[in-house]
Amino acid sequence: MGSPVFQPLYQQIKALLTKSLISGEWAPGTAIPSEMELAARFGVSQGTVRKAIDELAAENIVMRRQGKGTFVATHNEDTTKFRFLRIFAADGSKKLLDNKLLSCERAKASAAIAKLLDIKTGSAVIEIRRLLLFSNKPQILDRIVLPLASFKGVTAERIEAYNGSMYRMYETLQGIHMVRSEERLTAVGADAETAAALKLKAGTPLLSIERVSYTYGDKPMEWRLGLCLTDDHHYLNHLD
Amino acid sequence: MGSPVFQPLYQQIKALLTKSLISGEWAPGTAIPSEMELAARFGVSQGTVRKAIDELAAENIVMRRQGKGTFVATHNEDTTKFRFLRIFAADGSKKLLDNKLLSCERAKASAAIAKLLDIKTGSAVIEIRRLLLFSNKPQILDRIVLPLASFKGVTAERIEAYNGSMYRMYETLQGIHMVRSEERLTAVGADAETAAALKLKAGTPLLSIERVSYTYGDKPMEWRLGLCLTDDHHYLNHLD
DNA sequence: GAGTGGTCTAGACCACCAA
DNA sequence: TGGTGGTCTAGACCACTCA
Repeated sequence: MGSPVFQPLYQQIKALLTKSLISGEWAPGTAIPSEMELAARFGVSQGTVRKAIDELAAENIVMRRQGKGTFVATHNEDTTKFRFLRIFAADGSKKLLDNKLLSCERAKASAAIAKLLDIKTGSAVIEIRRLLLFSNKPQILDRIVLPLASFKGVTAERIEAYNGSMYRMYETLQGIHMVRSEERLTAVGADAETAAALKLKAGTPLLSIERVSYTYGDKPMEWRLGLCLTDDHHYLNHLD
Repeated sequence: MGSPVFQPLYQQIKALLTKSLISGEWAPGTAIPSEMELAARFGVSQGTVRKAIDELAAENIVMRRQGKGTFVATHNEDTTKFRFLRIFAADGSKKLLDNKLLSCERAKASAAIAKLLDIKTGSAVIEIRRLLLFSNKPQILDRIVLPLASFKGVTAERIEAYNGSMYRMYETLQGIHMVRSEERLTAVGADAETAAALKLKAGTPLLSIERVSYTYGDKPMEWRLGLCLTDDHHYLNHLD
């Protein structure tokens, strides 16, 4: 009766490690203590720590490098720079050629976006609009909304400086690392404004990609809407 | 120099297990031998077998059930029936209401599809067209192409009998289990034929979902094209 | 209670990296 | 050469299922 819900030791270790990540004890890109050290700190065997880290590695929260150590995942690397990008050219390649900032302004959160970001309706937010170009042709119109409270350092100049690598910028400037995202895809017709920005006729079918990104502890931190022309590109997804 | 490429024991065990799955030694839905038995068979420790099975379980090729055993994954279960379905209603639910078969005919593979299915252009294939309805309204127009050589038993009557659960049918009738899929999404405008089938105006934006599904050993076995109305539904994807 | 997967440990040894 | 993660083993014990 009322069994106190069994929780494996390694899950508790995993929770402790996650807590340290949330607290910022180990910054993205830096090494966490060795398995032996952690085992000693928590008073468990190395194998138990290992299993906890295994799960964090499987979730891409942490990255193991044999012979070197275990590192907090970061978007500040060529290999992980486009981790969340699922848009590929018809030939399968994955290169963004250019990126043009349209605006970066303060605004108030709409009810819908506030709910998704877990903030109050009308809260101050930063709203960014940009154009992504692939072969010198505009392909994606992006609208990005960030809670101002957590992203005070975001300015047009800095976005330009980071050349549109938003997640790198969040990490470096705000110390906020995005762990995972949820995307909702639909097909829509381009409205007049979008059509003008992308230089196409109103009503042209576009892939609409709505994304919410989460940092440690499943805290939503960014909302995005991408309107994407799919003449030469597609969204690739692996199911298993 | 010329190191012979180190391969862990558990990877070799995993390969042996996969071979048994390909050969059909263990059918989908049935239990594979216990970890102890496998350890004895392969002459390794139980922990090594365990690690091999861990990877197969992570890939959804096999399913562990504590206290019962390890089972070959199947689409013949309520929990796994819609494993590859990423279409959700606006409220987040996931129920297909109905499914209407339009046609099921023999045809010859086009060059593009033949390449994806790894068969010769012009090979005999089965081509299925169907309509998926959600709230009594047609939402998805599906076109499915199967290599005839492997799917001789597929007929319109049987598709009806399985009520459109194609992967269940492939498993039961053909003994073919789909392990993973790749999907390519774009936005398109409805052509005249599609518009008629879905009862909407030509040019209406639709989500185009092209899917190739693979069985054991990464062998492509099914090609699909779904044209999906996204007024009340969306494609949900988790990135991490 | 017997059998299965799940956890945890302790220790040995291997592969990889940096200095 | 020493430290890190990676593999492998052997054995103990726990949680779950079913007869």
